[in-house]
Amino acid sequence: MGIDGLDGRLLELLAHEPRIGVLEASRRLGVARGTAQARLDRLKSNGVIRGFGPEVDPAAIGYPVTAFATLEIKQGQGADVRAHLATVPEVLELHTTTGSGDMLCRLVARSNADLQRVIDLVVGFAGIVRASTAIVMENPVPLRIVPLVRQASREG
Amino acid sequence: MGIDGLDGRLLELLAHEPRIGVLEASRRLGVARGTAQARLDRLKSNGVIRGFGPEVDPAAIGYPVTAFATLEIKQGQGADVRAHLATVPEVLELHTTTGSGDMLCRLVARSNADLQRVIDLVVGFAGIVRASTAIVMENPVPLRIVPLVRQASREG
DNA sequence: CTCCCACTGCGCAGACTGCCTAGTGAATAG
DNA sequence: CTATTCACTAGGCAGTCTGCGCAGTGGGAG
Repeated sequence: MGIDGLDGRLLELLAHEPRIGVLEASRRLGVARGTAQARLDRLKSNGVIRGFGPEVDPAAIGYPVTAFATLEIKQGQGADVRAHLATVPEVLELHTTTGSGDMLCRLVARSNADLQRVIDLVVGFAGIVRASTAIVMENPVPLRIVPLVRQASREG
Repeated sequence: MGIDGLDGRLLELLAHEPRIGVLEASRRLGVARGTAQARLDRLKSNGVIRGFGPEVDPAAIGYPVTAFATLEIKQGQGADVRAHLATVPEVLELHTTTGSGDMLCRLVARSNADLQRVIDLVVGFAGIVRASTAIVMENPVPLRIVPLVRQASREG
């Protein structure tokens, strides 16, 4: 169920040069085209590769402010709150976590002032007891997977 | 600097069917191929589209546990801590946030037990004063961008 | 020893990409 | 009012890649 060295190198290659084709990838990896194709197909059907969606930078479309909000939810209101948050476009991501029935969500906004509007939108809902927000200043490590892939392929 | 309706529809299309080609996209959008190509090129050089990296599911490569850790940093140790965390493969993402010199990072681990090892790795570093961790149980809203794109293209 | 599987190396038809040209309509500047 | 600019349409061309299939090879498992 893990990934081997070849899978790892293929993933790294795709992460670094996403628009590369199967043929070019096979050349870089030093294997036959069929092999690269088979590996790629397997990674996709395995669920290792979820997809190749475009990575859109929220800042570039007018939402330069990112924040994380920790929400405390009233007992039994979880489903309602999830449904509510799913309707807010500025909520990019939502997790339920351990702890006192908490949720953690990632928000974006057009400005610090606009963030207030977004937060009001988010917490202006019956099931939410309390919210604490942390505004992101810097992002020293952007979302990455290559180091993990490398480790996984070494160990697996 | 924003995106218009056509950009928005193109982004949605790409998000939904990432491996679609320019030609097919132009057909679906009802525009000429050159137009679709020009829009796509512009979105890329604008920085709106950062890339088309494969989305790898950590769970599928043996890291099914996700957690968020809030770190409190000793004054002046920020740079060292960032450098330290950047070397840990299980740290998928790191943000510095407002508040008491805090950082927020996303971690993955092979199991709940393994998470202890990862946390020790992360916090076993001089500059970190305190860490509080929340284990993710569910992910009702996975990272998404389409709703925001739709809103941005309506307003822009 | 035999079977099975992954990999290699090859070829084919179809489709797509990058690049170019010419013409149109709308908005803008003079 | 006219000239210019810009985005878009529509088409063409050469080169390349993809999806697919086929035969052959080598190593591991039963």
